[in-house]
Amino acid sequence: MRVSQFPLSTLRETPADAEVISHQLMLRSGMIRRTASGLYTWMPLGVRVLRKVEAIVREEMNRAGAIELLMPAIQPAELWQESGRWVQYGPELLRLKDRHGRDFCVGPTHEEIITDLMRKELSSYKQLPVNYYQIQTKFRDEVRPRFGVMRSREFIMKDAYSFHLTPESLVETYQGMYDAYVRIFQRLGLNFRPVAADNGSIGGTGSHEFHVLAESGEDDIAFSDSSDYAANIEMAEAVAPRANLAAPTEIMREVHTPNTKTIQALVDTFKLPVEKTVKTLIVAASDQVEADFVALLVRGDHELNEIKAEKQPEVEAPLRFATEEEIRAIMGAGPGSLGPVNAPIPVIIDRSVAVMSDFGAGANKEDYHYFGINWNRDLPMPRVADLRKVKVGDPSPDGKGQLGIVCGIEVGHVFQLGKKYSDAMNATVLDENGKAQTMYMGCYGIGITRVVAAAIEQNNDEFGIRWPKAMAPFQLVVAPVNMKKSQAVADAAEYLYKQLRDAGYDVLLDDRDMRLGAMFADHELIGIPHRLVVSERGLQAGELEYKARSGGDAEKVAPDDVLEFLRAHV
RNA sequence: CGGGGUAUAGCGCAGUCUGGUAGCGCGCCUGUUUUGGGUACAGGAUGUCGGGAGUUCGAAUCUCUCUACCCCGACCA
Repeated sequence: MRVSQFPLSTLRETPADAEVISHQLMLRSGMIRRTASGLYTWMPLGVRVLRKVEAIVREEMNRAGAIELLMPAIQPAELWQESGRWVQYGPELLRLKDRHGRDFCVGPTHEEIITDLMRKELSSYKQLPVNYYQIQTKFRDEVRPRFGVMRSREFIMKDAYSFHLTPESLVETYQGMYDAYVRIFQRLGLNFRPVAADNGSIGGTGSHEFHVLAESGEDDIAFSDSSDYAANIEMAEAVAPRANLAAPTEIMREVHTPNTKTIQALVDTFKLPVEKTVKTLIVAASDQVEADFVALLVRGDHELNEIKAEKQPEVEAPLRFATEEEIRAIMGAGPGSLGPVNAPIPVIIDRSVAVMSDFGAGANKEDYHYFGINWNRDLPMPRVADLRKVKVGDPSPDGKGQLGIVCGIEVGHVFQLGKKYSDAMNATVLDENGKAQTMYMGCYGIGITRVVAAAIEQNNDEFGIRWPKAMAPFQLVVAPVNMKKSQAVADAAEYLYKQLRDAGYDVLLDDRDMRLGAMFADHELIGIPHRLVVSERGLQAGELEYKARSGGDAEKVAPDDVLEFLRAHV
């Protein structure tokens, strides 16, 4: 491709309303233009990247045995009413009427359509399992679209749906999709993690999110520094400390602690190590217990994980913290003076608290703490549970290495749906006994457009985008110096361009009459991984100049050796 | 949906308080110049000042209203 025939609409200045780096760079490099809130036009440069991602996804889906089809973007309300989601989905579902007044929606996902299709197409277990996918534009009417195509309303998604007679078959396909996803993101050249995810209300046996790791990610991921373990921070288990409960060495005593309402104050004023302090949090109780409230204890330097707290049978879901008035009424003291000793309500303690000895906590008496508290001596050991958020440096739950925490951008999701939709929509096949069996389903999504943004989020520098090679809109660029003035340079550049194209490279010839610096700035902004400079000076010395976008010094290459050189570098 | 903000040339912004000829930088066009990191000089084009209504001799500027967009929050299989 010649730049003179390709719209390279780069921007020198950063548009004011772009917040995150990928959004800024996509606008500046001319990959996308905003059409309306959450709606973007993909410019030719951006489309080239999209197509490269799609091609890899398609290849790997095909390799994994999935079959491509294409379903309508506009879907009839009847199917959504049948699954129950017409009511359930809320305003994110864009609804519309046709000229006859019939209800439709713009598909945010395609479970209904595929389930309807499959119940008509499939009649026998012998036809199973099947796995169909499509790459298609979807629409979710986000409350607040932001970050460019990272959280847009219209987006391109690869979605796949599998159907099975048995859960075992579902698990097998699920694993196949999981493996395919790993290959896809590896081939794309992204730093990613499969992350154990919550199944939410659907239940079922398994769900993994695939996250691209980047500083601007919206989700916090806990990962092991020496194994594959990764989980959403809400899900990550804080493993029980290995240490046993140490024997008491102090007696329990009541201490007057005025103006000591925070852990920090306790540590500063009374020189108590923070590991010897506990936080006492009062939350509303469920009907499982007689009391109205429950006290949750975590170590002073730990934070409560609200999801874990909510899962305790004694705790009301959704989690609700007691107000200060409620706390005073029930505990007889305000926040900052609370503790487990003589607590009038049930107490649940975190695993780390269970191994603490000689520790300090509020006395449930205003401005007093107990120091030197010991379980089993001063009070019975309460119920122990995993209550806290994991933190950096915690041991990994799989026993290998330590946890780090990074931000992730969710770009893929594999999900064992089970029978949620097939039940609701009566999608059955006959088994070998001639009995109708509801099929098990799985669904597997990849946000194609989001992958593009996530890749930039992860791969950029002060000059612009640094595409992984599989995603770059062009593999290499030929930059002639003064092509319009020097016939020798023009000839050499044209020859090189032809030579590279014939060799199968996706190459861009920058035939604009521009200063070299400006050209370079463009090439770096749009992130072309490899650059070859043709100059009068170089030609006289019998050399071209090669430089990689990823860094390193420029190298001289003889024109005759260029193909061989590129085979080794590109 | 709640709170805050913005809207002036393709992009980034000033001008609005205190009403009086529509501005700057970058980009764009023409020419000369320069040619290994956004060259310099000269000339030029481009605006319903987001829309509507009002006040006024006169509105980008004051008032009312509508719209769009951005940020924070809530929401999010």
